[in-house]
Amino acid sequence: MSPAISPLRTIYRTPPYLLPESEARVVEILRKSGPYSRTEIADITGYSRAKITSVVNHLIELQVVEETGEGDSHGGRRPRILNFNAGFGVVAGVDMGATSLDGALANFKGQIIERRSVSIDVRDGPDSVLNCVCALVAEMLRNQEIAAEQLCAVGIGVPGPVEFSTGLLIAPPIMPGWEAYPIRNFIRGVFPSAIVIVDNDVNVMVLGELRAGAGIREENFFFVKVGTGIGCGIVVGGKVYRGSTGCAGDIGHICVDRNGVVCHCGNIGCLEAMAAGPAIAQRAVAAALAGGSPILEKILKANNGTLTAKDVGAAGAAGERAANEIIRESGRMIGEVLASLVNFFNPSLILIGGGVSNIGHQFLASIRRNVLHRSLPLSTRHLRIDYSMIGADAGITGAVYLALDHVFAMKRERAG
Amino acid sequence: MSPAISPLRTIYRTPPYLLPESEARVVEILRKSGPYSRTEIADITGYSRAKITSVVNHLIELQVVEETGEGDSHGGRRPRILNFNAGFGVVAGVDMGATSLDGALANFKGQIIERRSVSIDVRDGPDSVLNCVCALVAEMLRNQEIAAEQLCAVGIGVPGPVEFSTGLLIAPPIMPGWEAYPIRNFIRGVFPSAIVIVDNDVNVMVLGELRAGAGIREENFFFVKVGTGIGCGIVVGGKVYRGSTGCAGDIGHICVDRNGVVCHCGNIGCLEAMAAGPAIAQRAVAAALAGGSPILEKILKANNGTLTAKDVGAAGAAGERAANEIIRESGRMIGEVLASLVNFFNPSLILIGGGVSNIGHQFLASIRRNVLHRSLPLSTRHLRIDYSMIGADAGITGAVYLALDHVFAMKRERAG
DNA sequence: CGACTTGCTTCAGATTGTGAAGTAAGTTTG
DNA sequence: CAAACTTACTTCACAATCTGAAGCAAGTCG
Repeated sequence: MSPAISPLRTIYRTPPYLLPESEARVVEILRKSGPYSRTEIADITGYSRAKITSVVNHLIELQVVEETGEGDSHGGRRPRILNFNAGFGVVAGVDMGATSLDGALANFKGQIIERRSVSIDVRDGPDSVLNCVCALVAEMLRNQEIAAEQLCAVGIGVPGPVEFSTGLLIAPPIMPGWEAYPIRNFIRGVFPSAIVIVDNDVNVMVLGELRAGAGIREENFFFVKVGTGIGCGIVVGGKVYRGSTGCAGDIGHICVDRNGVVCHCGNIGCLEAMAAGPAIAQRAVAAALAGGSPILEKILKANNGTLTAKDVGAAGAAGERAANEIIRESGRMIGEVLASLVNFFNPSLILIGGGVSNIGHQFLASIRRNVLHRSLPLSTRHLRIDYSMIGADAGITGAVYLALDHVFAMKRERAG
Repeated sequence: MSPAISPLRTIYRTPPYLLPESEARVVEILRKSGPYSRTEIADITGYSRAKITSVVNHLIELQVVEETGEGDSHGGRRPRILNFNAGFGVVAGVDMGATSLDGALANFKGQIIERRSVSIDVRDGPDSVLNCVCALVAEMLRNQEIAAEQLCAVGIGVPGPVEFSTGLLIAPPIMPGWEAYPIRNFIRGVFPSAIVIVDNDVNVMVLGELRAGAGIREENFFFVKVGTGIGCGIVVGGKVYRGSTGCAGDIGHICVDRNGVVCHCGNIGCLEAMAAGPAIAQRAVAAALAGGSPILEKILKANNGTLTAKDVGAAGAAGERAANEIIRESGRMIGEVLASLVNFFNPSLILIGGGVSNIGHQFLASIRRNVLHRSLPLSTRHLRIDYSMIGADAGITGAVYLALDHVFAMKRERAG
């Protein structure tokens, strides 16, 4: 059953819905940090209670905001609790990997109401993959019996460098044929009522942590994704930082060993080539062939001579020393790089995520030990290093918030 | 002769002078990016021409802004050029080093009208040194025949970590006795009409470059100071970035060689211990004693067995191979660290400054070569690496702008 | 010279936001 | 338990802020 079309939708055919500054600020506050009373909003914004009353009442009229009961008294009249109207519409978030597509449908509070994954190959090119994206979203809408016109926004994280303002990929190493492909137009062709926002996958993941994970109250932190490659999403001042040409956070090609192995980028001893999934797997094969690890040797034989980082994790969990040594070694190299970045950037939090990150507790322990050992005490005194709070969901969660963040905008924003 | 007291000074006894948002924005624009006509200001701010007319006229009445002649016609009436009133008052900027104090007096456009240096020793403690600071400023005011009451603000850069909001030093390694010393109150005791802003020396230097040097049009860049230590000031989004606990940019203790020398911080192979002034000098002594460099050997004998980085620069300029090798080696290590930071941070510019930086062109060349070799092409495509534009003046220039930036503030700024 | 362009000003009135007073609904206290 | 307080919200007259339209000023262009 498709929900009734709300007043705003009848005024503006399609997002972004433009609101006056005061209303946009109230919406943002309610949207991002949960329910408040009118008085609380007045205190947060600095507006008078009178102004907030009128703003809130108008937002209620527009059905953007709802009154959901009363809170506890603090010695006087009970506050009336205001909530962002989760049912105002739906957004979709899509996390594109090299071989898979994870999608989610969420309400306007970012709560995921449906999810779905399919296998793809990005090398099939944009037409094929984007058709899958649209089919994925369409199927989720069908399952939830939501009309396509109720879809307000689609956020997409892609595994390559993105020029954020245009949503175009620039020289993506693992996505041949995607260079400057008009992803937005493609999706809008299928879902005309939705705006489309594209960003790099780690930027999307760090946004997920910023909004719904461990980064909620953090100003400056980063999210390190360890998988086939190693990338990093950065938050500065509560906002995702993309660098001057949009490729900030590419820590996978920082050199950790001048005498290391050759990386696919052409350089020698890149972190990615030394410590990511394939490197771990390769070292595990060597250890198995050398007879250092009976368990890995067994798996190796069962799998036609190949191993994965996951296998190393399993062997490590079983107590195999060689496997744990490989895990610690990977953590050591990542930790050393992160130590440098801690000295430079002085974050309050580092989150570790990605497929390889749950290879065993030795991994995080090794990262922590090396960061703390190698950074200045002043910069690590209040530094937390943890696994991603939302783990495998960071991608779709971030994509959902990426979409949500662009549904409402400020009318007549002044030039900077 | 002391200039006449302006209307604003009679309203507010002391800065910050609070202006309504519209006026504060116009002041900031005129102050930071030079003269504009009323129409240009309207275009930049997004305000209507009508509004700008009334705002500007009020600012002229307050003597904050001046009309200075007419510009060229663009096919119609000539624009009337508006300038920030440089003569509104004066500010002082002080760059505190371990052994010296550099001060400047500047008008309200940041133009330096007097400068002066004295030798000090920060280890004498805050009372002694801050007396020198006040004497320095007082003497400059006397020389220019400016009454002390005309001094609106004092900006100070200090060689230690500063909690910016309070202006207090936190665990400064080379400034014993300065921990949490109330620098602001001390200075205000002598100059009651002035506000006092304290920041870390590299933050001040990068601010100098941001406002009056190579960083004027840059959004994201950093300034690397190579001297006795190695530090780094960071600009993100056109603002100085200080990190979550205020110690961002401490790149001197990033590890460059696991088998390197022991640093005074206790770690091994810190960039500072391997590539800064003392390390260069030490390597030069070794080269001289080994007989690899006749020139250095000669200077060594003349100087009672000691050498400085400057001597190495001189020997290198004379073509001595061993000296140039030392210079290149230092540049290599700095370049490797910067390459990592480029991959992470994706800046559009890196500025190299500090006493050791003008040791010879080999130094910058070596840094450049190593950064470009070690970073991804996408992140270096638009990256410039240059010497500081304002060189030895970066400190006092930055301190002047630090002061200026706090003279005017916005009235009733809304809570974030 | 007249038509057009750019730069600035004036002013009525729309828009936005406030403070003070009042209503509503609870807790605390004598 | 009623009076006194506290917190939460609303109403409304009015203040502050900003704009659009109209017009003046002073130049260029054909």
